[in-house]
Amino acid sequence: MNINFTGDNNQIDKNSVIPVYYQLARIIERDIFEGRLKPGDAIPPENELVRRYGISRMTVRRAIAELINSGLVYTQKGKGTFVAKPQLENMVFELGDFHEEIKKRGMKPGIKLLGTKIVRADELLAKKLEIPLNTTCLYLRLLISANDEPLIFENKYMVYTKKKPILELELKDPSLANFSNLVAAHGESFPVVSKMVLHASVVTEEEAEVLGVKLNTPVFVVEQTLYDSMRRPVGWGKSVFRGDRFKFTSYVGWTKYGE
Amino acid sequence: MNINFTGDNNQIDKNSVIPVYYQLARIIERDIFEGRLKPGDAIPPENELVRRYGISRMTVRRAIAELINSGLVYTQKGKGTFVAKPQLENMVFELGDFHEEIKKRGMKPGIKLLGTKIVRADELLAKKLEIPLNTTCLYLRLLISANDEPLIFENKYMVYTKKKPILELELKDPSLANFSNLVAAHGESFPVVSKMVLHASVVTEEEAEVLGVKLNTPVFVVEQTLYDSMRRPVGWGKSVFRGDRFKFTSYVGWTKYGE
DNA sequence: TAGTGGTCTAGACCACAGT
DNA sequence: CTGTGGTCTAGACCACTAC
Repeated sequence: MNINFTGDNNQIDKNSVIPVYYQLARIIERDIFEGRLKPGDAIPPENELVRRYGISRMTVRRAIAELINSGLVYTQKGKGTFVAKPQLENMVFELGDFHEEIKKRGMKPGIKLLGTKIVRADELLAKKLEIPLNTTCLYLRLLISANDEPLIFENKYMVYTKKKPILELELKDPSLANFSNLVAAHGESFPVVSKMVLHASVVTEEEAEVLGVKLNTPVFVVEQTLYDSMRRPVGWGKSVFRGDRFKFTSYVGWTKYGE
Repeated sequence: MNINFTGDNNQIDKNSVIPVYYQLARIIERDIFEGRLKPGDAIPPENELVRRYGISRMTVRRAIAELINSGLVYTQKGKGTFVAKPQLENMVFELGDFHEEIKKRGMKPGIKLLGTKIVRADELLAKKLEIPLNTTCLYLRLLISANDEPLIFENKYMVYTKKKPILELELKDPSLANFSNLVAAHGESFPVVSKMVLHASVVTEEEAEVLGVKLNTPVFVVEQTLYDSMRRPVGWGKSVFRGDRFKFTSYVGWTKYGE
């Protein structure tokens, strides 16, 4: 085994403000990214790292724990710690808070309340919210825009609780554009789980009109169901995203850990 | 402070095969899920847990580290450790290995090689792969099906390396349906990063024919670019997923940590 | 000042893998 | 058997927070 394995410049400064475990994790990470350690290779045994850097084993283990956590290495009891293969097979798309996303892009976000209505649950809604037919529900329609261009058309339902009606005024609070916050503000239930289903579709006539796009424009349709801690559905909504304005980008791989 | 805070049945068995840190993490987790600790509440200080359960502080810290890792709690130096709010604002969709996914659903996966061609990079491809115009590239077209129903139509490009031509026979290896494995097998470069972009669209005429669907059928289009360790693009592809057969479902929230 | 979490040490015993 | 990672202890000193 090469004693210069981690490179001559990879020393640990125990007096640094940077934690020792962090320094060690970066050293090993660099060995991997720069090819001195390849997928399947064993990294030096913990006791070897203890000797080499004059640090305690718990500190070494904390460094390795960070690397395990980031997916760079894995351990096998009794055998050693090995460099993982890059895992590229899963892509992950994130859909965040659009109010924030739009602002981040330097645009002016807009939330327009197209209307609220008290409705009675039809078959679909009763099924989605697991409530009896004709249960009184609150129905909201929202239009989200950036620089006055309509982007998302949202239809949201929740069981109606007389105590806290939603006033048009309240929608001025942008945090209520978030369905979860809205449900929490309206009812006494507190959503702790969100289920989302993403479909590819084309606009309906109504959606085309609201969004100001042509018929047959492709759209993403996102169905969101919120559940409380008892796993009861407390809200259901359908959001239509203009396909000509949205795309979801995702990076997977080792580099995301390289920062 | 209530000494029965964690419940009377929440004792730690130090002789159990179950690690102490794991038992403690589950106890605290249960306190959160069952409402004894609510978002924003402080969990007992580390030294209190040390005293209460007669275990060392490092073990307590390991338990807390697990909870931090799962997003259930967060720490504030000098103040304490607090229960986090459920984070529902981001949805995450995963798109995995379809060969596996189809098998998991008890269906018969099929990969059909519609053709390979040596092509010269046009403007789009040159841009995507960051190569000069007219560079020789390998072009593959694949049709992925389940129970003989076409589901995904894939077009993939990579810089042509004479050394390792792709034979039709090789495609029999289902792992090569994975673009990353394919590029690794063909070239000498090793993809370590994958960028994917998800679009909502409608089928083109050609896609409609290959997939056996009507014109204007909504589809998901996934653009994938693979990069090697030097951040050079080594492969680019466009996959068309039938919108009437695919939807992406995602759960976000606390329950995913409750297992 | 007292209490909190953050880091680190120098041991210990264990289970598992390979010889 | 030796060497590996997995768990755990009983201290220590530090920086930050709040009073």
